[in-house]
Amino acid sequence: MNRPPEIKKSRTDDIPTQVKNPELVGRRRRQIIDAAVKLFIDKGFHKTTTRQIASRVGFSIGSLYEYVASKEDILYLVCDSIHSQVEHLVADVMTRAVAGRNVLSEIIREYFLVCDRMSDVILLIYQETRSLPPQWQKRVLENELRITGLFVEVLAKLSSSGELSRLDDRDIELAAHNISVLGHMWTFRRWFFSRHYTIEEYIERQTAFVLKILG
Amino acid sequence: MNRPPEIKKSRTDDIPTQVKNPELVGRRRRQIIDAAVKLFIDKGFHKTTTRQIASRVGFSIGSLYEYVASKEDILYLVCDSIHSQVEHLVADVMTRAVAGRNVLSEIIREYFLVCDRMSDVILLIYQETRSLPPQWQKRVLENELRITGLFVEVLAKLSSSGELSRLDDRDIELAAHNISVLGHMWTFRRWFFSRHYTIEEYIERQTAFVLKILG
DNA sequence: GTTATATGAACGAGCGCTCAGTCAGAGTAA
DNA sequence: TTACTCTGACTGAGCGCTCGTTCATATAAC
Repeated sequence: MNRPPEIKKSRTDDIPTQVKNPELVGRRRRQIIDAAVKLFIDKGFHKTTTRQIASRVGFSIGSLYEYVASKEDILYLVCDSIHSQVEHLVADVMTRAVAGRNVLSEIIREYFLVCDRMSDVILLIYQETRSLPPQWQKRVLENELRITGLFVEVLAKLSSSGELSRLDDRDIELAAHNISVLGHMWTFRRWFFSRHYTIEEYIERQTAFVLKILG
Repeated sequence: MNRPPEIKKSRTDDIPTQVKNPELVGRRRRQIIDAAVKLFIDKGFHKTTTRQIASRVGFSIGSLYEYVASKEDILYLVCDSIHSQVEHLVADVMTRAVAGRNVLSEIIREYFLVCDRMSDVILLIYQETRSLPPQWQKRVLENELRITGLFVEVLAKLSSSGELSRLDDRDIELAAHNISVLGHMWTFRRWFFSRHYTIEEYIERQTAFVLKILG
């Protein structure tokens, strides 16, 4: 039986709260995250005020601080939520793709589409991770690494089963990073690509490149 | 006769100053840039104060504002200076490499070494470009594009002279972006790569990948 | 009545930027 | 040489304001 991919539980429990009811905490934090994401994308973390977040959620500044201890907490919640979304989407894509023909192309395709849909938030992570306190920065980077790890697993499986040319572990690891980052590249060079390429053309050409390397 | 690569002149003249002596303005701005780069790398743009920049340069806050009109001006000066350094280094590498054997490998190698040496400032640009006013953001992105353009030129030349497999223009353009960004990847995933790879191993393996695509 | 949650005025540290004033040195006249 | 003027780079206290955060109080739930 295949071990299912390990999706980590959110570690948001570490953030202290004044409120006793855990279900309420979860619900309110979800609201806070949703409001904050929009504002952070729009104006960036530093130019967004806690008051703006509170008012967008629809409650007072005081209440906001019942659910988080600092503005940085909110940024962490946001980053964590984004990574957990991406991770779930990618893991999903992979379990579905393992059935089909041309597994790798399909995974790349779906992954790049995820990047396209989520480009705003992926950009956000690139830009604001450094505003986090160090120990949370570390966690965000671990999240990133775990997503790349999903690609490593797939490539390793395909390589050892002979569906791709056999590469050593380090080439596989590096190729996995490359695929991750080429997805991100679509988002952080969007100002260029979106004017000159469709996402479909981008996928097609990049997939051809990757298959030349791994096929 | 080969048209030399166009290196653009810094557009820093657009930034207003109170000071009459242009040579002095140049010199002082150089000092400001040097001080600011260090602080921005250390603490980020928003957490660096204008007073800290002034005191690091060794003059007063008032004098700082004789040479720039705003804190954002300083960020632009910094970004512009970084890009112009990178561009000159890359252009240099290219004119030297065109003589040798294995032109592409050599260019990639030297470019990645430049990225390695300048990783702090490359990271800075990824993180802080968005803090610039829109019209300067645009310029910084143009700078980025011009550097990628240097790779496009080389690849096009090599492709049309038969030293690489013939690719259409769009594949060449995309490959050029990929090379640029794989250099950057070494910097923005430094937290991972520097623990697991030497820059030499990184260069070697990535070059092999690129040659599989283009060779 | 007691506990849990929500409110928003108040706080005060810290910020970018200004501007009235200083002063070294170049220019000029005797 | 001396005495005076003028220029312009430099100074830094302080202005006006914003922001993250707190806490006394109100409201709601049971």
